[in-house]
Parts: sequence; C-alpha cells; structure tokens
Amino acid sequence: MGRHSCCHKQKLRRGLWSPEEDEKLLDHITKFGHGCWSSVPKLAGLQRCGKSCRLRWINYLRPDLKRGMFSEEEDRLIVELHGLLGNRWSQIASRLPGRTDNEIKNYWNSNIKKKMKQKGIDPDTHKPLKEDHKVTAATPVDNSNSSFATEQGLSHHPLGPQPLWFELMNYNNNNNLIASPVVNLPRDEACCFQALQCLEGGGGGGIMNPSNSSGSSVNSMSSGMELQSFNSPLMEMSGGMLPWPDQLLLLPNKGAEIHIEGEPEDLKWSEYLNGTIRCLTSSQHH
DNA sequence: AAGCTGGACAACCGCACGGTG
DNA sequence: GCACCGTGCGGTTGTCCAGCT
Repeated sequence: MGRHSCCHKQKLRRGLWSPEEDEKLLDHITKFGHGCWSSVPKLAGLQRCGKSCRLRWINYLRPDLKRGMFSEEEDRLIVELHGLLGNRWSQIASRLPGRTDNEIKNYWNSNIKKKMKQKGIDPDTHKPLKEDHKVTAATPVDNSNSSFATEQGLSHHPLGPQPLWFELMNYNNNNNLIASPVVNLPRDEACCFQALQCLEGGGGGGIMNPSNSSGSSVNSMSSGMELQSFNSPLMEMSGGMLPWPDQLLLLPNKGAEIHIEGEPEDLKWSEYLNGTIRCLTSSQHH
C-alpha cells in the first residue's frame, strides 16, 4: 500500500505544528466537534491531512490530557498492564485516564524498558534476562520501590519456579507477597468473593461498584493492598451495576505487605479459574 | 564557542479493519 | 464479493534540547 490518500495531495504541511495551527484546530473542534477527520483540515482552514489533525488532537490538544511526569502508581500500572497486554498501547492507555497511547509508548521505550533491564528483567517477556543477572537468595532485597517481578521473588519461593501468576509476583525477604499481576476472576459472584477473601488473607470485603466513567473501580483494603478492577462485559451490559469484574489487579499500597493464607481444599481454584489463579496456602507460604 | 551525543517527545508511515455502496 | 474510504494502531523516524567534551 502506498501513502495514505490524504497525504498524497501537495501543499500539505508536515512536521511540527505551529501555535497558530493548534489554535485553528482547537477552535474548530471546540465549536463543531471533529466529525469526519478527513474534512477537518478544510473546515478548520489548515494545510494538513486529516490524519495529522486527528493525531494532534488526540496526543496534544485534547482538554482532558494529563501532562507532566508519570507517577509511581502510573509507572507500576503500565508495567503490570504491559505484562498482561503486551504492546497494546491503546488498551494500556485506556486504563490510564489522561494519558495517550503515544505518550505511554514513548515512556515505555525511553524509560521503563531501561529500568527493567537494569533490574535484570526482559521488558518483552517480563521474565529474568540471563543467568548472570540472578541475585542469590542470600542477597539483601530492597523491594521498597519495586514494581517488577524479580528473580529474588522466584528464588525465594519454596516451591521453586511457579507458573502463571506466581512468576509475576513480587516477594520480599520473608516471602510476603507485595504485588500481583492481573488476575482473571470467575463470572460468578460467590466464587469472586471467595477469591477476594483469599487474596485478602481471609478477611471480608469485596469489589466496589464502578466509581467512575472509565469502568474501573478502586477499593482500598485493610490488608494494605489496593484492588483495581477492570471493565467487564457483564458490567457494561448491566450499566455498571454488577459488583464483579473480569480481571483484578492487586497493587500494594506504599510500604504495605500482604500475607495470603487459606486452604486450597475449601476453594478449589483450579475448578473455578481454569488454573489462571492459584491460592497460596499457609504451608506453601512458609 | 562549536560540535557531538543521547534522551524525550512529537509526528509520520504502513498496515489492518470495519463500514458502505 | 469487491473496491474504496475513513479510522485507529503500533513501529519507526524526526526534531529539539540539555549536557558533555
């Protein structure tokens, strides 16, 4: 395929946008909306292609954009979501209000990738890089600022390397879980609450109804973990009233630790969750 | 001061996909 | 079914700028 048709035409400006062009585009979209992007340049009096206008609006002019540095929380979320979704930047961006896919992609390539490599983690696979990057169990571990699955965590686990979510978890020196990956939850309320109770260390609680328009909700937990639940078709179908999501992301509050205890025979995770999530029992834990 | 380098960010390009006639 | 068009996505390239030599 050749160039996009809208870029074929001559006399179209390219490169960086001037403040005057920004003003024209902003003014036009504020007044009339963007409608059909291919007609925007003409209507707004711009010598640009529609595609360029769309990109400029989405990545720079949109009023709901959050500018500036990424917070630690956003940092952590990007890593967790990338572990789950890969390079699906638009999907990752949809979980971070005010951030664009382009922004996250750039941040990933210029910043997070580097950080992960320094930690000995392959940013593509989220797994340890090489043998010589391993840190032995005897090495003191500082997880105070960690958002990545670590070789320390794996070597600490008494059962050795574990599949699926075990591999992505963070543990400190005492084998206490400090972060988890996104966890797929069952489409059944009772099972969902059992899952939550397990993840909370046997305590009560649950997932709150969605608290914002993006379809995600956050529930601070007594354990020091924060639950972030994601859109589910069920929620969307019910207008956001159903209390359980498809996926659950456990994020540790700053400096918090969590113990997970419970008896697998009561919960039968493999039956509920097709092996996607496993219960860390007291015996495995110590 | 001039040139070089690397990081951060903006913008472009090619492609895939869905809608429409 | 096919061609065309518009849109969105992800990879890549371009641009700017600060820091260094």
